[in-house]
Amino acid sequence: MVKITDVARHAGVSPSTVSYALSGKRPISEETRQRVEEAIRELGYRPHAGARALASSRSNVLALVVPLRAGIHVPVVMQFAVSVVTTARRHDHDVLLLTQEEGEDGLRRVADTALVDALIVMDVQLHDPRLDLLRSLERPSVLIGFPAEPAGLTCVDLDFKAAGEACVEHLARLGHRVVALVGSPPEVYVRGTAFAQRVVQGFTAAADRGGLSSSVHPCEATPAAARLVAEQLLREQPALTGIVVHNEAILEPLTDAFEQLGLRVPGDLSVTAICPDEIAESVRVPVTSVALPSAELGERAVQLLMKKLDGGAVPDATLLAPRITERASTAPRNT
Amino acid sequence: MVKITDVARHAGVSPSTVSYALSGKRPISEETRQRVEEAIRELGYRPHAGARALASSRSNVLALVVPLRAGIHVPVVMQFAVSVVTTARRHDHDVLLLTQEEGEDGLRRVADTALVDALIVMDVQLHDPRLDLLRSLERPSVLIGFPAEPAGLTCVDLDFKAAGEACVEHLARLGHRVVALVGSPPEVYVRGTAFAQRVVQGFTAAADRGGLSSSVHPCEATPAAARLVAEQLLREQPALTGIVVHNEAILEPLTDAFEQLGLRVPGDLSVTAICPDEIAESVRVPVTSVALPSAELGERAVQLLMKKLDGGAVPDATLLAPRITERASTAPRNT
DNA sequence: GTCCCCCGTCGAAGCGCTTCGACGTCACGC
DNA sequence: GCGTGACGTCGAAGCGCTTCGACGGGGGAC
Repeated sequence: MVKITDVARHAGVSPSTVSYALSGKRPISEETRQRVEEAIRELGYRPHAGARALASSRSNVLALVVPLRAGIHVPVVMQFAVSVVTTARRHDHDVLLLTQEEGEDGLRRVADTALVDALIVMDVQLHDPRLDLLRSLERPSVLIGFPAEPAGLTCVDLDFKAAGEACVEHLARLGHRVVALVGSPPEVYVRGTAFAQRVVQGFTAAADRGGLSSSVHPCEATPAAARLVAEQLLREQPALTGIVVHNEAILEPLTDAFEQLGLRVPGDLSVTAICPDEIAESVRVPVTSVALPSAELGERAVQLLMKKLDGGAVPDATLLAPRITERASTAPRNT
Repeated sequence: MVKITDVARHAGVSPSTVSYALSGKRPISEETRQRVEEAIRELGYRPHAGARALASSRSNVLALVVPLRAGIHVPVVMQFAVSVVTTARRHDHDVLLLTQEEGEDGLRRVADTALVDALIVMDVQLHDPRLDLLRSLERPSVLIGFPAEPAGLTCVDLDFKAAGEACVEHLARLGHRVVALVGSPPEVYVRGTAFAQRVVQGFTAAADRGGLSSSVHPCEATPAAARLVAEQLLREQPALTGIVVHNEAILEPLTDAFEQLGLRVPGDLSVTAICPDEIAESVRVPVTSVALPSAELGERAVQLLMKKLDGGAVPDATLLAPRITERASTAPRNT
């Protein structure tokens, strides 16, 4: 193995000079730097990661904790992970993969052994048992999602309120005046899952602002429940022409139900959704949707972490602007 | 930070004794071990990963290179990755995530800097540019998939020949006598992609062995092509009652085509496939299939790597036995 | 001309751990 | 009763890198 002393000898300088030439932490003359770089190239030198970590107390590795729960949309996770790795590499860092399964012990382990410099935790729950640990850890972390009590933590997520607004505004722009939100199962709202409620807030606010008539309908994640909601909507709001779905599982069943009830999508009814693109694209009538911007999320998470590692201050909350993708399920109102 | 000397002092022994108590590389009296363990617990000691890596030239980290190519089925990759992480943890190792994108430089980097002890490379191509590099690296590696020239490498994959056989045998057991294989696009066979050809071998061998009449039909990954193949099959082999599909993209279109041509699945025609479970389950008529056993693949890959790291000898090729899952698409022959 | 300071470089001291050789002790064999 | 291991422990020497303090030399300020 070729080490820094070899490079130093070959370049006719001291090891510390090689180190400084590499890190740029002290001024090195242009000429010396050249010689060092050439020596490095000729010898094929690669600094030993462990030695570096030991001496500098920086491993240049980030931990990424991915969820395993059922119901998590795998492509979204993967996209996020790839984005994290790619962005981390641009900042000269690597990524250690941890599973949710490892839990708090896993976080503590990689943090305390100095295996990683910082952590990214996906799929944060409202009352996540890991929150206290993350707060107490001496290493910076970024959470994807918002817990109930985010104080002292750095969180990143889609701006679900704006997402709700974006869907309504899209429908309003197409001339729709009566809209409904078909949401997540009731227990999700009862649990107080922040993001579901924020969609409702955005939906309602935008409808009010635009003078639309609106209503909100939680819905179980079953085709039967979707059918019931569809029937109820037609009965109670015959003038309904636009809906927002925030419940991936019933996207297709709900559309089917409406069509069976005689409404064509998008002829009679325009449908928008908040769901992963894969789902929006794979249903029978591809649906205009706001997706979780996983790639951007990953990038931002890493950027925030880098700033924290540099000792910089970062906002506690980062909300990403929704981006709506128009597909076949929305059309101007049929006048 | 609490270090090994703190533990040593607290336990009234020397640092080396603590180290040996931890690693078990030298005999330590039961009593001393107890004292050391207690000291560790009381002080909350965690060995510094970098220091350990430097002193022992073992980082206890594995690199996992995941593919990004389009056409790769994401859930399979994710399942594999999770399995690798889980298994690695059981062997006291962590996993560093690399993307295909990093290419050869990435492999060289993590290997040469001693960031990782060994590598797992997914989605190996027939003439993968990384092969020579992996062969020349001083660190062990395991490939998922088989390249054209696997000499000097350790490869793991599904036994595709046995998978082809399993499908035929399943159909034979149900009484089917005339079967067809609808395979991958022609260019896949021309390119000599080993696994596609091995499916054909297994399919043909099992059919011959069982006295079935059989035929093989490459097929483009488009609904139109599927339709053509279906028509051709019906025309040329009216007695056909069983098919094996090795082409994820046309699973649904092909079934649709047959039904439109008047054949019911599984009433008139039994369908088996070699494809990820997610796909087999998500088509209209869930299809009896052999899946890529990603979890098992990940586990085996790690086990092989561990053996190599211990200096053990491992087989060049490891083929995993196929497991067929019966679903709604197969039934006894309609006599 | 002198003083000061900055630039560029060096030497040495660790970073926290593993591992090698050494050493004392004890039990056993002959 | 003494040699011979095996056992259990210790001390010290690194592993390869970063970083701190120091130092010589040159340029600017006065």
